[in-house]
Order: sequence, then C-alpha cells, then structure tokens
Amino acid sequence: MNKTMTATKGAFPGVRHDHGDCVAGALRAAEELCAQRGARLTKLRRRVFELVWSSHAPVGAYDLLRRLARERDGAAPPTVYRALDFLRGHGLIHRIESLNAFVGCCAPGLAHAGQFLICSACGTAAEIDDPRLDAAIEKRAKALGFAIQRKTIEVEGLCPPCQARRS
Amino acid sequence: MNKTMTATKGAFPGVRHDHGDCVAGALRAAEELCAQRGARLTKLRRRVFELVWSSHAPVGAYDLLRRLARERDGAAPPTVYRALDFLRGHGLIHRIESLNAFVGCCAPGLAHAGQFLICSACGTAAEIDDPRLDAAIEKRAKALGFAIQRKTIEVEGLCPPCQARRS
DNA sequence: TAAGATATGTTATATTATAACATTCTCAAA
DNA sequence: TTTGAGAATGTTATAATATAACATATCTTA
Repeated sequence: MNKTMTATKGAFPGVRHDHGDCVAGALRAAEELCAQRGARLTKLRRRVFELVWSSHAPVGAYDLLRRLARERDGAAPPTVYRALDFLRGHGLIHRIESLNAFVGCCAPGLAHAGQFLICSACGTAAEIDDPRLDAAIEKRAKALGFAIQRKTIEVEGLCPPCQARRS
Repeated sequence: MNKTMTATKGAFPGVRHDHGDCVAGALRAAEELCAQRGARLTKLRRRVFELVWSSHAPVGAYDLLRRLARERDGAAPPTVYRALDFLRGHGLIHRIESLNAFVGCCAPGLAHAGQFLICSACGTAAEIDDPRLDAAIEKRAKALGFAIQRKTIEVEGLCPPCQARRS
C-alpha cells in the first residue's frame, strides 16, 4: 500500500499523511462521479470542494466563505451554500449536524450512512462505515416499523494522538 | 399496564396516549431528580420544561420563546436558552442536532446515549436506547483507540402511522 | 445563433445562539 | 432579621448560520 495513502476509511488519517494526495484523490473521484452523472463540477464547486477538503476537520460555511472571498470578488453566503448543496446532493461531502460544518466524503458514490468519529481536540473527523452499527440501526428500526430515510451518527471524543498529547 | 401510559421507551407514543399523563410523569421525574441533586427547578425552568414536553416532537428554541412570551413579559432568547441549558445539563431534555430543536428525555437520570428515531412527517421523536447499537459504537471506537465523550444518533424516517397515512 | 436551462451574482432577511452587564431573588451565616 | 454572596433572571446588543428572491451570466443544444 502506498506510503502516502489517502485517508483510510474508518480510521484517523496518520499525522504524517500526505494531504495533497488526499485532496488530489478526492478531486479525481469527484470528477469521475460527476462525469458519469453528467453533473457539472464547475470551477466554483470544485474550489469549494477543495476548500472543504483542505483538512480532515469539518469546516463551517462562513469559514469557507471567508477563504473564498479572498480569491473571488462578490462571494456571498449563497455562493457557498449553493456549492455545498450541490456537493452534498452528489454525496461528495457530508454535513456534520452537531457542528454545523462540512467535511469531505471518503467514499463518494458508495451507499453509506455517514458515520463519524470526531475529535473534540483537533477537530479531525474519521468517517467510519461500520456495517454492524448500520445493521443494529436497521434492525431496531424494523422492529418498530420505522422506515429509515436518513441516518446521522456523530460520535465526539478524543482521537488517539490527542489522547496521547493529554497524558 | 396502564391504558393511559406515558411514552414507552423505545417506541412511538400511541396516537391516543394521554399526553397529560406524559407531561405529569415527566415533571414528577424531573422534580425528583432536581431535589436529589439540590438543583433548582425554578418556575421558569419548569415552564420551559413543560413547553418542551408539550408534544413528542422536538421544539425549536424560538418556538419556545414565542410561547413563553405570551405568558411572560420580557422573555428574550437568553431566557429560553438558559433554561434549556439547565435542563440539558441535568439530562432532562435532549437537543436534536439535525433539527436545532429540543425534546424531553424519556429516561432522565439513567445513563444513556440519546438515540432517536424522528418522523419526518409528523415530527414525533422516539427515544430508543438500544444497547446493541450502543455496543456497536463502543466496540468500533475502541478498535480505533477513540475515547468517546458524546454520541449523537438521529435517524430520520417515517413512523408507522405516517407510513399508513401515505399509502 | 437564439432559446431554454443551469449557474452565479447580489441584496436583503430569516433563524439560531451567545456576550455582556444590570437587577432581582434565594438561602444560609452572622 | 439582616445581610451578603451566589444564583437566577432581565435586558440590550450582536454573532453565527442559513435562505429568499430576483438579476445577470453562462452553458448547451436545437
């Protein structure tokens, strides 16, 4: 496996991972998906996507806006929110409800629930896709006759490096 | 079991459940808990608690504020948010992150994660506390060396009555 | 190239939440 | 029974997040 691998699904990206590769890979995947679907990954949308992917920590919309405004005149809230809506609609990013923030999806195109472990110290979010966890939810819902439309699983805590740093 | 039972944990309250009993029971539990802890469930806090409990659907803070303002002069956002903070701090209500709204806790005083099934049609939220679900999360977190602090599990979908209503 | 659809620009405003300081209330010790 | 300290609430202002509505530009394809 590549030393400079992209974020591994279900784990926290290593401290020394090559984030440039991360972003490049994500962008490639996004472009492929959009091409397949005839969706237009415009300059603006691509840029917002890159900004969301600028780290593995979820980013707020107004944070994105501030950064976008540096390089583009007249960027306003709708500029960002519309791009985010597009990206979300195509499963390229997720919204972290408990943080009002957005993070790149590590498995775009794959059906998955969007389960996250989020470090409250460094902000890093690890997207996990635990089939057991998913199964447990499906099972319980089925038992109650509940028809699932959308799942939000966000677990806040300390990632291993931050635990080490504290002790 | 009582015909006019309060909300059963892990299920949607029956259409014909006696909601007055629901609220009364919740209020009794809250008073007990606060008494045990020496926490002051003041008039204002009690009233906000009742308003949150006015239905099994999560209620927004400004919704609460509007209702509170009808019966109390000078009610302002902090009035409501402070009461909500108190109630949340004592585990008497939960915040539904995906809705920016608040709902009464069906099992105050018990350690539990706050797992919800939320009907997107009628708004009703059923608090489940599925040990398997919880175990699945704990297990996965442990495997990754992640130290859990807070869990947010919110599943949106259609409750049985609303499914029936649609077909 | 012109028309329709899609995307973006622009202005305004809605919704949710908190900061900061003043006043009132409560409870226990003097 | 005061009184003083801490807790709770009142009050004003503002921050942070998100959307509405309409104008303009750009893309696509007939």
